[in-house]
Amino acid sequence: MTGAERSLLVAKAKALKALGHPTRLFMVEELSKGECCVCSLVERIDADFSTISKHLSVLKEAGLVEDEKRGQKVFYRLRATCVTQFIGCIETVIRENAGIHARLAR
Amino acid sequence: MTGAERSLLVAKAKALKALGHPTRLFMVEELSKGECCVCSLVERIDADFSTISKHLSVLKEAGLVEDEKRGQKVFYRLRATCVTQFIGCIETVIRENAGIHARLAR
DNA sequence: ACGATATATGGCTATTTTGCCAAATATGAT
DNA sequence: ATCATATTTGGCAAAATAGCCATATATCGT
Repeated sequence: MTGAERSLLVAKAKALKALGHPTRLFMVEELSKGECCVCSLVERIDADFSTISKHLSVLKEAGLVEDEKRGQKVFYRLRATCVTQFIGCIETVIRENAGIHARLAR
Repeated sequence: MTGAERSLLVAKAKALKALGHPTRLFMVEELSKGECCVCSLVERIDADFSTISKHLSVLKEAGLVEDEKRGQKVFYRLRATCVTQFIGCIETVIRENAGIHARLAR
């Protein structure tokens, strides 16, 4: 594997890892409906606002979202709409596993 | 969010998290070319075989791969071919980030 | 039965991740 | 200027993860 291939692999893994947390995945799903400010996510998620802010920075570092400050608020939006599609793919996989769903949710 | 929605979210995050490691992502990419035995992956990956075995069990627990023992060997294969597609999606996202690629690979 | 091969698992340590609190920063309102 | 609101960042402790070694287990060949 070349250095460039390795870098790409690591970057892809980083993006997938960023999606691999229930709270961050939820955020991405919410953002897929349209941009929103941090404060709006704080209302929808039961966690400290500092925790939410850190989760957003993980998504940003992974290249999945971008932010824009407008006034006091910072708005986040998905950089990659295809992310929504592959979350759907994962969902299909999970649902196909219906029989062992309980185990997977553990 | 209902309990079922929450379970689905957690299961999806678990699958994405499983993909969020360079070695496991590489394994999945290799498996997308066709099933193969653990011993074959051991040859392609520079890590202890016990480490490789554990990574495979993570993928299996997440519902992404299935295994079948044939003789001494255990063969693994992708349960979800769509996984390949969304890895392509992620790759597109990463490549779009070309300008900040170096930062993402860190 | 015995030794070799293939894989999984237990145990351990080092590293990373999470999530809360407190503090810092920036913007808007009065 | 002062204060409230919105967000980020530093710091810390608990929990989870990664990876190696040693060990256990199963299968094959002799």
